[in-house]
Amino acid sequence: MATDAPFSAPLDAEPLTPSPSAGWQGQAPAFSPLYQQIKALILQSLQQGEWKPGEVIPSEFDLAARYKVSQGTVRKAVDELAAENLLVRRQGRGTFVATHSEQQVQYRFLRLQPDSGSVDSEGPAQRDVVECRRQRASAEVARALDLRSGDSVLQARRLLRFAGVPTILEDLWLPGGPFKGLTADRLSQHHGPMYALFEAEFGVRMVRADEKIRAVLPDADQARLLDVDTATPLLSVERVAYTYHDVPMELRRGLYRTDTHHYRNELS
Amino acid sequence: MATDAPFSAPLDAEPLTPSPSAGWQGQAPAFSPLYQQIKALILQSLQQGEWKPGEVIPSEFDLAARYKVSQGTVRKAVDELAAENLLVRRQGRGTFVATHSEQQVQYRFLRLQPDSGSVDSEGPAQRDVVECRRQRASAEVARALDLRSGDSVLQARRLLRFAGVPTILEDLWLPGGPFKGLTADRLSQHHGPMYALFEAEFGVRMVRADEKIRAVLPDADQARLLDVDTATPLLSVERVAYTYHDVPMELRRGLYRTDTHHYRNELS
DNA sequence: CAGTGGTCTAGACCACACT
DNA sequence: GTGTGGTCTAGACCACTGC
Repeated sequence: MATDAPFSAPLDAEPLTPSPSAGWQGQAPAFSPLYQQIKALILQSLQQGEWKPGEVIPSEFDLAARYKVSQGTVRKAVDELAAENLLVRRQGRGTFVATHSEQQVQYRFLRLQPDSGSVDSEGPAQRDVVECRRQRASAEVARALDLRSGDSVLQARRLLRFAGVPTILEDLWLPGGPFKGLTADRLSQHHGPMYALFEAEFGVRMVRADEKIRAVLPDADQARLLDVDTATPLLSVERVAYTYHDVPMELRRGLYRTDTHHYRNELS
Repeated sequence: MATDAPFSAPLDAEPLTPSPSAGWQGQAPAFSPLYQQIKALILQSLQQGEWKPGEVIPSEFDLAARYKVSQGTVRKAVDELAAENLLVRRQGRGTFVATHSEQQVQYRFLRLQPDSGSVDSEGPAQRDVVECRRQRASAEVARALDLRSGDSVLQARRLLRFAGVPTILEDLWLPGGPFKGLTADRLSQHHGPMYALFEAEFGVRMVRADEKIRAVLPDADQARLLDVDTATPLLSVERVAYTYHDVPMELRRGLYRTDTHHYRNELS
């Protein structure tokens, strides 16, 4: 029998288009395999907060029943979401919504490493918020965050020290709407990754990011904060971080000292 | 019946350890799922050159027969190898051994992009080999390439120009053994990616690479070649490239100008 | 048309974690 | 033990490619 018109779903799921077996008349109206449709539905539930970061999602068996497909099809959808780091599978326990608040994969997006020793060996970073205020989006910020020039954005600057040595200076911009209520105090008092705070307090989960890296010289302010002179070359890392569905939610410009650390990248 | 002792194979394949169903006595002597073993066997065939870059490998059906497993198990093994960019699947045609010699994915490991416009818009790079000679491995080079200090290595330096502007200066070291016979002329005369030449002429296929990135200032020589002054910050990209089984086969130190280009990285 | 990879199903059994 | 994800199989049908 296989796929015979999976109409009418129990809780959600509009009629899914099965892999063209029965129907499939007309042109090609954006056909996609069943598991891709399941993937989209799971993604939607994630975005709408039906399952929150750190929580378990229903078992493959339950999801299969809910979407009226076989367990194998759900499996393939979940596999892809796990490969994209949106879900985490744990044998014997279940499948969980990924989170930035875990001891394990803290600083998932930070690629700077000490030249010798592991990331953990230097202990947690010391974080100091230098400034934090609301302002109007410049044209450049607006473009990166998909806003209009002049829209309210929250701008912050912070300094990270490793073993007491100032190493990273970051400027960041957040859209005012989703982050209403975020203050310097809130940022300062929070322990753990900033993206964990965004998750917990504002329901904004960063899913992926793009970085553009350049070598630059600091201005006087930047040099002072990083405790280097203005002739010291630094890594400029411009990051745009995205939530679900590729919506940009953060622009971040980092200046990294690379005298004792390096940016690590794996190519394949 | 499922997995009942798949003993005796036709062409290769020592007795595979099935997912523990029947046997599985004794301790846990490094058990691994069947598809992982199949993956290892395919990898071995790739390494030994049974199928060469650009060629088709046998169909999933044939491989399943050869290894005496189901098609689905072969599929999972091939899926992983395709995800690692070792194989390329093409619907309706077959599965091919990945190669660096394709118009499509040229410069697969080069992350430098023009600030505006696509990678292709600036046309092919102009490549000039500045020098190329044999020398003894320094301690540092030996460590990176898994050689002994003093072993013969081939060192080369080349300059890449985009639209006439010198943008990348690269020094690279190759183990003397595998690259016996490589000369400056051979390097200069070759068109297309260097890794394509390595594949075609020396049977060395680069599979993955690690990069360490820093911001540095050039010395006088480097500045002259890149047509910048010695106060211009540059990106230092130190790459170790690996063949099959994580054997290091190249150490490369690149200096990138980032006034019109940037290093792009996608995080997830 | 035949052959390839791609999707989907159904069912069995295993490894692991919690209770 | 019960329930979870992980592996493996067997077979069906679809989509794409090239003869």
